[in-house]
Amino acid sequence: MNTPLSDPILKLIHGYRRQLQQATIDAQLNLPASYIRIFKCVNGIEFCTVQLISNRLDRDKAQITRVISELAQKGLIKKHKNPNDQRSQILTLSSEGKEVFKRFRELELKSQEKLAYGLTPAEIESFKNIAEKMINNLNEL
Amino acid sequence: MNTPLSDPILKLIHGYRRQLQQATIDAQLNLPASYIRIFKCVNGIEFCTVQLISNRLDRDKAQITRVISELAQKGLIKKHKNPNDQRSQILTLSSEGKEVFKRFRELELKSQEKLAYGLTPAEIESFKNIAEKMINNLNEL
DNA sequence: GGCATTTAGTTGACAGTATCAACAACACCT
DNA sequence: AGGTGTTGTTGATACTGTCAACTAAATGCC
Repeated sequence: MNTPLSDPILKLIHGYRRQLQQATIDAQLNLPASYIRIFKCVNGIEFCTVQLISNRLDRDKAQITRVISELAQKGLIKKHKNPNDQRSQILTLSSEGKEVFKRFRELELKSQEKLAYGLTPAEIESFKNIAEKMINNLNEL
Repeated sequence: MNTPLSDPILKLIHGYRRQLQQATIDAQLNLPASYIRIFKCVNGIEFCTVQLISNRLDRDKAQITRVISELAQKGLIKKHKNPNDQRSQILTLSSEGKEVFKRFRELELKSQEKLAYGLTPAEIESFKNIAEKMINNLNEL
């Protein structure tokens, strides 16, 4: 209670980002490590749109648009017309995009293994639960 | 184990940063929220230098230099000659700097209270311990 | 149908953060 | 004295986060 909570959190994210970033560099995956969350959304959300990603990740849609455009330009993501709404576009991974995503996920898994080394499944579960509670606190209060 | 660990961590940091950022804006403390860690170092490290902060926070010394210069220019930090080494400078908080740091810390505490709302001390302790282990994993492996 | 309001996506601008390379001044060691 | 390493600094560049303004289309109301 008296020792700060923020320092470990900040250190953790800082270290984790660097770890994943380094892994993508080592793997010559020429993309920022953060893009994996975008891939996850496009892969996992049915009839995915920029807006849905923005909601899911709680990030500015302007930024999402730029990332999506870049990935579309690289041929990793395809934009499809949405028959129900001429404004929006349905996003999907191209076959190449799926391939990249697969490699991305392997790097992420490796990073997580490193992160969780020596921890029991119960500890990991507990950590995730507490983190979720904290996230909810931030969103709700 | 099968569910990802990275998402809660990324969400958590994202939310926490925003929370602290918003608090500093509300308090009209015209500084980026991240600067509090710099203040902590200058306040807490005896005979503090740019290099020591860089080591402590594991951040690029170029960036630290820029932040310190900005804070010195605002009169919050003072640079003193180091009699033992003409290259380096001993950093201290000015009285105004101490005042700002005090306000900063209050904002941080409030943010942490919000974060930890509804969690038991044991949970918080456990969370910190696990986070520390993860940080060590990243640094050592 | 016509019109105000919302919404989806885009673009521009700008602050903040991270990283790397190069450099001058100084310290250290032999 | 001279080679080597260190401290702080600057420049360059990429990534991240946020806000404002704008378009085109959808929606709701009259």
